[in-house]
Amino acid sequence: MKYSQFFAPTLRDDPADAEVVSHKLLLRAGYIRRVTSGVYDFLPLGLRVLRRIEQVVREEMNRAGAQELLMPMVQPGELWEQSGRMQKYGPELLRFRDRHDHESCLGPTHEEVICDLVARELRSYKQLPMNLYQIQSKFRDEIRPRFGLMRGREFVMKDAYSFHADEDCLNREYANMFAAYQRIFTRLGLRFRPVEADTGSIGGSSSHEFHVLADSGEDLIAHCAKCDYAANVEKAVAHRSVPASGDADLAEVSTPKVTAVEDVASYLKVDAAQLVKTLVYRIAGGPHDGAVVAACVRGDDQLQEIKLAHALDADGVALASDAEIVAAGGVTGFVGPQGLKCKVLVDESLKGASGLVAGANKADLHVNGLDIGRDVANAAFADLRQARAGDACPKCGGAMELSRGIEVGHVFALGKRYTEPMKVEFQAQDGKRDIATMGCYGIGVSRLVAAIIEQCHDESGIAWPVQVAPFQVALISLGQSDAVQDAAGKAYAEFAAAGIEVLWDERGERPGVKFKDAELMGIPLQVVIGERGLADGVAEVARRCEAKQPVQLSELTVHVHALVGGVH
RNA sequence: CGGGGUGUAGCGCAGCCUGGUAGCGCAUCUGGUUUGGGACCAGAGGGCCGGGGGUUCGAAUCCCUCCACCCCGACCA
Repeated sequence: MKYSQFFAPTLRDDPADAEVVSHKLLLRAGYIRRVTSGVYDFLPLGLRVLRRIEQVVREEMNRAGAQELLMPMVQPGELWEQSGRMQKYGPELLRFRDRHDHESCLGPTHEEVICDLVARELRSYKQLPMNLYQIQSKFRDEIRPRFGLMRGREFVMKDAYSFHADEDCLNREYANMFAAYQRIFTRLGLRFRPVEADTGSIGGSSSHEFHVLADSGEDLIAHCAKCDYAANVEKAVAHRSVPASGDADLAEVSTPKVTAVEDVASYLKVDAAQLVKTLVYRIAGGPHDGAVVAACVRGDDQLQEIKLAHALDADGVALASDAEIVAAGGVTGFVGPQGLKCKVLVDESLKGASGLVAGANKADLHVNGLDIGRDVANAAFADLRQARAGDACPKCGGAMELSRGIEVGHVFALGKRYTEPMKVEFQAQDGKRDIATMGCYGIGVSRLVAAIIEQCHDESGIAWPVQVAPFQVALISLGQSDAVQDAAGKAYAEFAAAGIEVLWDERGERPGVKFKDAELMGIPLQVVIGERGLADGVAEVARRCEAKQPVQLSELTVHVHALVGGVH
């Protein structure tokens, strides 16, 4: 491709509305443009990278035995009614009615459609197992799209769905996909970590996320410094040491207008860990739908809402209103677990603890000397707190660390969560009808474009690993003389013939401009042809931002081909 | 949805407080000089100042309203 004809509008300044590096660089280097909130054009450069990533994903999925297909973006509402997610999925599911007033939606994921397809065709256990995948645009009407390709509303995803006659077979495929994902992210040149994860709105029994480690990541992951335990904080189990407790009697203390944990701790001169933080929630979905629950953690801990929802077998929880708090017997700002009229869930770190401080359920009063076992009759215990750095690893007792991660892949063992309502049935070996067991496996392909940049960039711009670069070589000709143009033209043709993707910058720009653009775009290899080298019959070759080495023109193509590594 | 902020040329910004009919840098176009790390000179084009309404002789500027975008929050009672 000749630069002068290539549509890659580069910017000298960072656009003001971009925050993270990948977003800034994708805009500046001419990879993407915004169409509307969370929705982007992929310009030729961006599409080239997207296609390269897709290709790696595709090769590894095929190698792992999965088959590619393509499902529609527009989906009928009935399928979502059948799976029970029409109500459950929430406003992220973009719904609309077509001209026949037919309820439809844009696919945020494809469990319903694939189950419908497989259910129609599946008859015998002999057809199983099967693993079908697609690489396709998804639409999720995110509350808050941000950071460019990192969290878009429309994005490209690889989603695979496997079907099995039994649980063992599913577990084997889960391991197979897990291994394929490790290969994919390794091939893409990423530092990543698989972590145990919550199953979220997809549902199912077990699940792992693959996180690219980066400070700009939106997720927090807890991992052990000593062993391989790692989990999203939505799920991570971690133990903390419980401070010594007293055995005082329950007594009220005056705390006028003091409500926040830190304020109460300093006002009463106690450690925040001796406080009980009591949060009142309204439960959504599940057996307690609509009920109110009080959840307690230590004052210096954070409640992890997803854990709370799980403990209640609910879809979600939301903070209760003041009226609901009062109805439960509490006083906003001074809630304590004792004597409440609602269900009370207490974090396990408070089991057996005594000498605690909590709200008195009376205005401007707290209590001290609280012993949950003694004073809270209806308390039930569960793991509710969010893991913190320094906690003990549940596997080996080592110290836990927290890191930020970008979720680029997620594998789920779904079981029969979808196959049952969608009636994915087959005739088993014993002649009886059985319901298929299912797994699903996602990779955020367009998010990977951003995630790779988050790990591969410097002050000059993007630094693509060669296997995903839009071009492997930036051919930079300096000056407009016939000799230079002829030599560059020859090299350009030779590279193309050798299957090397090259962007030839033949513009009349000054050298600095060309070098800067090539580096901003992140092209891994620069080949420079100018009067200076030509006098000695050489071109200069350099990896991005490294020193240039002379190479004889006659050996140039072979030399460059070796450096590029025959990736394509 | 709550809070904060921003909308002025393709990009980055000034002007707004204190109304008088729009400016700077980069980019773009023309001509010339340049050509090994974001050149220089001369000239030029490009803006219903986010939309609508109002106040005023007069609005980018003041008021109302809508829209868009960005950030934080939507667990700490």
